[in-house]
Amino acid sequence: MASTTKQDLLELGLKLLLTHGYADLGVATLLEQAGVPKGSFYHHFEGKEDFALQAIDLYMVGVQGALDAAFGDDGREPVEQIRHFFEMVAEGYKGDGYLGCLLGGLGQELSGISPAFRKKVEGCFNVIARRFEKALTIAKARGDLRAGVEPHDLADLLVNCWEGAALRSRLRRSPNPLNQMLDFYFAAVRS
Amino acid sequence: MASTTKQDLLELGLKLLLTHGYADLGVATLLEQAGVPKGSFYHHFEGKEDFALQAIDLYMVGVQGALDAAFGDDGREPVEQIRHFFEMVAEGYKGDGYLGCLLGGLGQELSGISPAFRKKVEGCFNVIARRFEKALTIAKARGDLRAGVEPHDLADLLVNCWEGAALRSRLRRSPNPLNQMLDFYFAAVRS
DNA sequence: TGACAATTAGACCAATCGGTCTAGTTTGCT
DNA sequence: AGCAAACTAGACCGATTGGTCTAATTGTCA
Repeated sequence: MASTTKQDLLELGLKLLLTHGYADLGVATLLEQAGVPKGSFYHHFEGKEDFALQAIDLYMVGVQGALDAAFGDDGREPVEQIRHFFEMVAEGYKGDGYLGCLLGGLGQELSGISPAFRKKVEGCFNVIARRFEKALTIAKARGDLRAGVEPHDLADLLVNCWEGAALRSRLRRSPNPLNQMLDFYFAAVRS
Repeated sequence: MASTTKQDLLELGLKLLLTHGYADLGVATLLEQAGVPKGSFYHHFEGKEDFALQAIDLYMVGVQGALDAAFGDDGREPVEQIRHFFEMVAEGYKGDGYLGCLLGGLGQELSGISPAFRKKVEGCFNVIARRFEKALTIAKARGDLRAGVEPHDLADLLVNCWEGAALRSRLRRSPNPLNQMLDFYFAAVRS
């Protein structure tokens, strides 16, 4: 049985990174709250950066789960699948107290300093956007979309605007920016 | 004549905060690059937080300038005034090497930690959004806008989506997310 | 010029940072 | 059982952090 210590640290790290961000979260604080000694931390992780990058990986496991759940549901039209995905994500935000998205948070804080984080976060956004693109391409073929829209750009746009709405949601501790963004987007996109 | 030292520090701080963010920018680093001794810093500012908050104020002076320039130009229709504003802002981003928006950066990093920053940044976004709202209200009265859109929500939406595009622009070091967002927004809004 | 305030100058400080190191403990395999 | 690897435990470390303090300098107005 693999040690649960590492997983515990990552799961706690997910929460702490969301509120504190990277720089403000001290390794000592993390370990104190986890009840784990320092030796364990540096046994499981190369260092703080490695830890945060693996926390992002864990965050993406959750995102992938939501993506699979949303796009595996054949009872919905493609556009509705996308909307459903965001509703699940928004539900998660609610559980955190509307602190926004970890990818957006770490991306903003660290993309000016660390190429590793910059590439990591950009890669994650790209994974998500490409999944949207797939659904949007199907939707377009079905005639669900307004003429002249490019699924590729439209998918990136969706991710970007969502992140902006998530930031505002974090500032206001409110879901309104999220819902308003989705309403606007889908009204503009649908045929 | 008021000391130029304080202004110098704030202007340099603007640049450094944009790339480094708050936590990663040491006071010592700032002072070293500015060629200013520590005594001066703590004479002009209460501390690091006060300094960063004043840097945001200086940032907003620039934003207000762009707002005034855009909306003072009577040769353009209201919707075009808004677009023009963002083109000026995007030009500024270009000069920085596409590092995004300072408000978005500090908002993300600090809104989970410091209520002072959270309120400050939210206040700045609100100032900008309300200016947009004014223009959108005029545009609506002129019949430039699609039916059923609310200038108030539409203005906030614009700010939020722009910030999301700015983050992606920072990750990619590219203006594309910014332009794509504007194209989409104005196509969806105009009648 | 004299005097007082504004500013500069930088040595200094306690606290905290991420990270290392060695010693002990537990685990799993043979 | 016996042994090696995985893991825990926490004292310890140099570097850096934001911030303080006193002294010297500069500017300003009477």
